[in-house]
Amino acid sequence: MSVDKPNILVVEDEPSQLELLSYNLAVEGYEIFRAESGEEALLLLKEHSIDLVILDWMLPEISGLEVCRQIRRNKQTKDIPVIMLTARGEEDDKVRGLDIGANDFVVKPYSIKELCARVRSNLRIKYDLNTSDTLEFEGITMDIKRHRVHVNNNKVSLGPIEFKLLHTLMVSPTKVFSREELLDRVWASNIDVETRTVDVHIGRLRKQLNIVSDIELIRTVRGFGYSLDSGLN
Amino acid sequence: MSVDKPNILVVEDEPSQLELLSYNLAVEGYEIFRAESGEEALLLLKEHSIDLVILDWMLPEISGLEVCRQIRRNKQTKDIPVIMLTARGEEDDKVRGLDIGANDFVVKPYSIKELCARVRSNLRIKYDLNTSDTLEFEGITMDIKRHRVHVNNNKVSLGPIEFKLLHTLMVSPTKVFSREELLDRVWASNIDVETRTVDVHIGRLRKQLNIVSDIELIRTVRGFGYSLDSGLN
DNA sequence: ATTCTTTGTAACAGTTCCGTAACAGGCAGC
DNA sequence: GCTGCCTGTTACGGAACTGTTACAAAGAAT
Repeated sequence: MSVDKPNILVVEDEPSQLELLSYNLAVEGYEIFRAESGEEALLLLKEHSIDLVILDWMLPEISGLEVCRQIRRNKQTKDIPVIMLTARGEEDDKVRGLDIGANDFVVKPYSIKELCARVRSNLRIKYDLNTSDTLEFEGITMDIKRHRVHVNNNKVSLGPIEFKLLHTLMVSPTKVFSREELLDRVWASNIDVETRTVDVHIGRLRKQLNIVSDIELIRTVRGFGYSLDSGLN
Repeated sequence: MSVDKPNILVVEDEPSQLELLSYNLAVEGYEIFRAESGEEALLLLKEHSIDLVILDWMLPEISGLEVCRQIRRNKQTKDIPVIMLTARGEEDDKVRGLDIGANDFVVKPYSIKELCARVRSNLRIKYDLNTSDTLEFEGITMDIKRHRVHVNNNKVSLGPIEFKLLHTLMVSPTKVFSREELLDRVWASNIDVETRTVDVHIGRLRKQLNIVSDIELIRTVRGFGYSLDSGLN
């Protein structure tokens, strides 16, 4: 699986269309593979790890429908999202397509914007399911997707900044962060904030954590900054 | 649960008949709703998602014929199969009934066996298409193909956007969706929509859900977005 | 102990964010 | 036409959050 740049296979027999699509998707930051026929598509699917397929309904020789069916039949490729492009929005086609296992439909003529939105959302569904991000440290559990924090199994409710702050600390627990560093990471764009503000937020975060834990979980390193560290080691 | 079990509404003013029918159909594995008058029937049709109606021809005040006409007139109920019960097999009645849109006729006195067969065949027409995809979470049941949502077995009626919105949330329950993400997934084609519009639709969805549930099912994560989450875990 | 520096925190004044009512346009059905 | 339903936008009030400050408390250095 490609981690940073998703690989998209575009299957379209009309060269100008293929070019247009490829270009626009490449701009969005995807790695594009092109195929002008069903055979070519199936070959590329075998040789590369494709994350998503955009498939024209009308293709010479092997139809888009058939390509989709083959993708679904193969164990290696059966979970790849397929977006089909159809010339007209014939309900009949749509039903057949969805039966075969196409994930989504885009009717020509379509806007690039729309197609990109579909691509994004279909990619995300896959990534979401596989990514169950949780961070843990000394009794603190942070579930990023669900945006929840527990300490010793007690729920802690944090405001946006507190959440980001704790997240930053938890990514490198035991590391000592200077106030400047925390400003960079948590506040990012807004650099016009006093360094003392960090102290205040650390205080607020501590207060929330202390409601459910009597151990001091955030350590002050005088003259340097803060770190997530109960001081047990 | 009344989602996989087809819901049948029996309309019959004679209590003993009503009881007999209800009992025999319940034995066959249907969920039965009873009405002794036309008004009652129409009310139940609004409040529950009925899959089939058994309708006595002779009813006080509103006749069976009229009830049938009303069912056909309403967009929400127009595809529900209606089986009419008539006292004598008067050709005239039958013709009028079929004109109005009754799907089938059973002449009194009838055998339970015969009626059950008719019920089965009339249900099959609709049901065969539906190998019912359903999503569930914390009392919410969503039947995707039939476009139905129940909360604690109470029907909830949602507009198209509300439905998609809830669907999106239910695919990854407890996950926090940003407004942009929801726009991508729910609106897809129409990206030029204000992010605040999401809030309004979340509000509308909440209102519908709250009619039948006093628990807040959609959580607001300030500064981030929304998630399906009753907050019970 | 005294002084100076650094940190904790309460309090206040914005500011931002969210829920919702109200309104207007679109569209389907009658 | 009218009517009713659905949708997108806006505006406003209230709630939650944030940044700053001032002062108290704690450590270091002398």
